[in-house]
Amino acid sequence: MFSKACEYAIRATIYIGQQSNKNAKVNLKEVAQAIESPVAFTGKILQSLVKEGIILSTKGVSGGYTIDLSTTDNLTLLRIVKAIDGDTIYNSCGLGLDYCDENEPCPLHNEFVVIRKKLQHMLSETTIESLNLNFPNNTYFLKR
Amino acid sequence: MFSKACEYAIRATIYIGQQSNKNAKVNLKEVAQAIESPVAFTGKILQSLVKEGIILSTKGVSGGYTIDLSTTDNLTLLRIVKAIDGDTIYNSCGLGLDYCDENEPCPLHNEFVVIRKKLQHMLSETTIESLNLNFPNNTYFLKR
DNA sequence: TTTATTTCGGACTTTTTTGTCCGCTTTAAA
DNA sequence: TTTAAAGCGGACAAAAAAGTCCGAAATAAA
Repeated sequence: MFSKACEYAIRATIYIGQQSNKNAKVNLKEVAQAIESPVAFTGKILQSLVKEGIILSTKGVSGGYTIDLSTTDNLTLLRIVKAIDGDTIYNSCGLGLDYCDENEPCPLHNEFVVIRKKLQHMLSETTIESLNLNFPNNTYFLKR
Repeated sequence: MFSKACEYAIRATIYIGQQSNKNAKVNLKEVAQAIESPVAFTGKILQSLVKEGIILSTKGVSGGYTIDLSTTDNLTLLRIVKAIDGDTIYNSCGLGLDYCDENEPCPLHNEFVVIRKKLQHMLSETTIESLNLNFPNNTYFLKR
């Protein structure tokens, strides 16, 4: 469904969000440990997220990553997915056709529309904040 | 969503089904042309489908591929997807966790359950026959 | 001001997926 | 019975995705 990079990106952003809620800055190693991901690869992904303005970074001693809490209610999963995987998942044809719409549909076009709409809706409605509000005791897992 | 191989597999099977309905046997080149896919790669995929008993093949001059029409009402897309991609798409965690269920969920577990159930339902309800019945004039496209 | 710690950026490697090539076997038709 | 046309199977090649390495830049603390 998502690329590995995108899965890590979502999990990392949720974790950084959790920690930012506690006013804690976290560095690369901590993030990779918290979400059980390869350190260097995670570094690359966080770099992209910084460039896209999804997370904040500070270099140097006691540097690390945070999220601007004043924007977490706007920070949707869709933004993260778009930043890493682009919008092909919920936009492009499920059977791989270059052109596929109501006028020139693939055999599963209507079926896929329903499913992709659901996915896109979920991604655009779910914010980092909502995840932390709905799970105040962190009753979910970001690794294993 | 699906691998390229799986996309080709679905399109190829639908095409072979169409032709079998007209009592026509089709060879590799025709299939690849009809669904606009790389010939040799498509050959490999059709090989797998034959092994799985999803399509039939006959070797030699005027050989090619068909589908046993007496079974097309049982031939679901799920079977094709399972044969090529396995069942990770609708079974495994959307955020890539090895263990993820109601007891130890990832943050999006419930959201993903809904979507994957929809996908699985669609794949298990849609048969090759139903596609040909619902689109008697082939008002859909398998290429471009 | 130096130093240790951190992110950044680019080059590189490994693994997986996608795709090709070619000789072998099978088989219908000439 | 020969032959040409098909699928089969295994080795190989290319491209994309996943992941590593390392030196440079930044910066807080000593």
